[in-house]
Amino acid sequence: MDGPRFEPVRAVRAYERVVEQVEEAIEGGTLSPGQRLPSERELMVQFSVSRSTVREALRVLQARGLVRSRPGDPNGAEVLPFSPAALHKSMTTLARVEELSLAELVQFRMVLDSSAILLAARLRTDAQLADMESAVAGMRAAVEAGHDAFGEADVAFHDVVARSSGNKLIQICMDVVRSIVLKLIAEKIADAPDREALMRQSIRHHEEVLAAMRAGDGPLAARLSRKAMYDYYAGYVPAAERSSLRALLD
Amino acid sequence: MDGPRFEPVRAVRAYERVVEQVEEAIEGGTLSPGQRLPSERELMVQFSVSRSTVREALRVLQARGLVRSRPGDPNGAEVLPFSPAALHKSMTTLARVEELSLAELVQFRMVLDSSAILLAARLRTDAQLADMESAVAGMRAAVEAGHDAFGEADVAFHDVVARSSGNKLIQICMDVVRSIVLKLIAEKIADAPDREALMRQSIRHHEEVLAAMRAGDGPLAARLSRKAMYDYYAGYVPAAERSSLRALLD
DNA sequence: ACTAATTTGTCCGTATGTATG
DNA sequence: GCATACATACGGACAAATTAG
Repeated sequence: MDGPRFEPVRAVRAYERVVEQVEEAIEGGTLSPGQRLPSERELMVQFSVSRSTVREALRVLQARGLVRSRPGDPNGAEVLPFSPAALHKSMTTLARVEELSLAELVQFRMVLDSSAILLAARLRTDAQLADMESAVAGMRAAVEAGHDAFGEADVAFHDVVARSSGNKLIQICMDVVRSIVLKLIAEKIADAPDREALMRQSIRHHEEVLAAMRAGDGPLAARLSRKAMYDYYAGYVPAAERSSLRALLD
Repeated sequence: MDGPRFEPVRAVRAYERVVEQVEEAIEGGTLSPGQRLPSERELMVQFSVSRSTVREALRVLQARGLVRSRPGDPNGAEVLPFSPAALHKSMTTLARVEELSLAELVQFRMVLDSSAILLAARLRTDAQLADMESAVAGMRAAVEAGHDAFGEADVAFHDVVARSSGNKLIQICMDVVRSIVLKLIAEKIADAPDREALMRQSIRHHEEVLAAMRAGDGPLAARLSRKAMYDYYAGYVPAAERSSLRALLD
């Protein structure tokens, strides 16, 4: 019959065990953001490992965005609040090494944005709706102030929507993917010939979406948002890949 | 008038400069997966830093999933092909430190899965449709083989769909979020009272989705898939949060 | 199958610049 | 300003692991 199913024992490095313990303490809530880790010298005593091992562990924890250590700080490494920086980093590398096309990224934004809008249209509070209204008002005011200000106002609107969706994961992924897309085509947008017309069209689209959300028509608002994003970005996407974006329109 | 706008010079650590250079080489294609980095001693000469610095840099690169080094390997660290491991890691920490609810994760799956299905229904090739058919056939065959085998067949179906969507980003995010959700409720599913009935219902749902895709009706297939996932997971979600899932149903 | 050479993992000691009280 | 403790970075050392011959 079957004997006991032994698992192969991977040789786990000392620094990994240090990482695991600190990680569990942070994710388990024993260590909260703002709190300090013991100093490196103290850690090498507690874990009974060398200084180098402690330092390699801290480097990994820092790369994962969990702690930050500064030279000379007598308080030891600081436990950081969650930031999407690590997620942002891995998605950016994903985009580069897997050669994600702009079309794929925009498509992903269309999916996330329209989903957030659908959810927000149905779950929003009145206060959140008011925030969206003032965000669109901010976009109208920013047309004169130039393209950078307009971009910020636009981002502010989508942030309110994302928060109103009630889903933090959608919110964070939207933020990450949006920044990647904007970085990819920042120059092209700045060089667009008729920027003001584009801004005014974008405002009209946002107003339509907002009206649908105010009316509680989630599917309509979502459909409009996909169309708006398609119109805004299609020009920057190679013609051959535009059909994959149109597959999301109805 | 304005003088030159000097930016504050952040003190960038030595190991970070090493990380940046290697990272650029990998993401720029100078170093391809399977290739080897020089040995640590060679690297300390090329970068003219100490070995500790080289090692800290390698630890960071390893945490980002770009390289792997094994003790005693005379060939130096290996450049790895992209893997979603780093993305998986940061999403898992996100789920834990931000206390993402199961509802949020399932909601995200509903969004991604139905979007992939919508895209696949419109962009699939005939060969991919055949793969989906055989994947569902595999699910039917796996009912007898127990719940683990059924789970694998189910995953296989959704993988084919994700590939057929033509969007690698959606595909990878689906994979990551699915594994997190499954890990969260693996025990609960295994302990479900009428597992076989659930499996048969799941198969019926998949067949309906597949029929809609075969007919080219993307919106219907997407709607059915959201409903199917809601029915499958709603029981594991606290009642108070189910309404946020229903907000995605029409 | 065994040895030799090289590499990584880990440890220790030391020097230097920095932040805090 | 000063003293202390800290992180950063360097260099040397040894054991365990891997590969080549």
